[in-house]
Amino acid sequence: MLTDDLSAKFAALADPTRRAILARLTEGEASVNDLAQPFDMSLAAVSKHLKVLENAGLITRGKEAQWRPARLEPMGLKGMAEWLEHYRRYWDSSFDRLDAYLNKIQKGDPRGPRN
Amino acid sequence: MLTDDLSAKFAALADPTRRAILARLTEGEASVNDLAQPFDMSLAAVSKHLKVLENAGLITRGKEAQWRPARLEPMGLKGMAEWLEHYRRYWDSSFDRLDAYLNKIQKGDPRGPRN
DNA sequence: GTCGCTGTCAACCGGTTGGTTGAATAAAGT
DNA sequence: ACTTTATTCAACCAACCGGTTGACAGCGAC
Repeated sequence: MLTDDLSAKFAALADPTRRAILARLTEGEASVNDLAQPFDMSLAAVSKHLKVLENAGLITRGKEAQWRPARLEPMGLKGMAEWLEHYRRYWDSSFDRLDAYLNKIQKGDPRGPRN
Repeated sequence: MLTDDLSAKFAALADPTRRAILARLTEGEASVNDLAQPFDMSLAAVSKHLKVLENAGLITRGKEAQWRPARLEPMGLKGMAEWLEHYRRYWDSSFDRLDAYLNKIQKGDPRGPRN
């Protein structure tokens, strides 16, 4: 198992099926059958995908009768967003300007991203 | 091979070694030997990691004499950042306020993230 | 209770990944 | 020319991943 939280999240998103499931869940919680409907794959396969997303902390699952609805975990993506933010200067020109300003008025922050 | 660009990027980042390499490259370009130095693994293994990062479009590689320095590809992470941005409302309370405002003054954008 | 629906579990399979080692390539130094 | 330095290639290996199938468990309805 990937014990590293960030690795688990990135790995979970490195699959189009799982990203599609997340996208679907932005519309609200859904059962395994609902989520499986667009895909040409077995229910068991979708169930496995949901387990990966759950272990990565990206979704949570409930229990209603025989249904196990999945829903987005609101904070699930925050850690990745924060990791990415450290690199914003490398693609976002508006960040460059802010960065230059901050470096001008105070000592620059030499801290690199933690892994 | 993962032909899907976003999948390749997420998969490339789902490894602490590769994230550490990226972090190191924010300090400037580096040779394979430089990059391998912190790790208890062979040069060939690091070379493979660099190939994964290169195929994902996260780094580029040069050629100076017998060195093949790696450097960050500035736009490499942009696509992921844009993908993540669609989910910002789910963790960022300040986005909630903006979102509420936008929904108030105009029809909400029902477009989900593309995978 | 038993039927039907929903979902998970376990075993299996082929392909990929992350590492190793040893040989090969390429350029620079002597 | 030979040696050293930097890096890659090829073959191999164990572990993991994404899928399958078949059995089974939970719950509601009849």
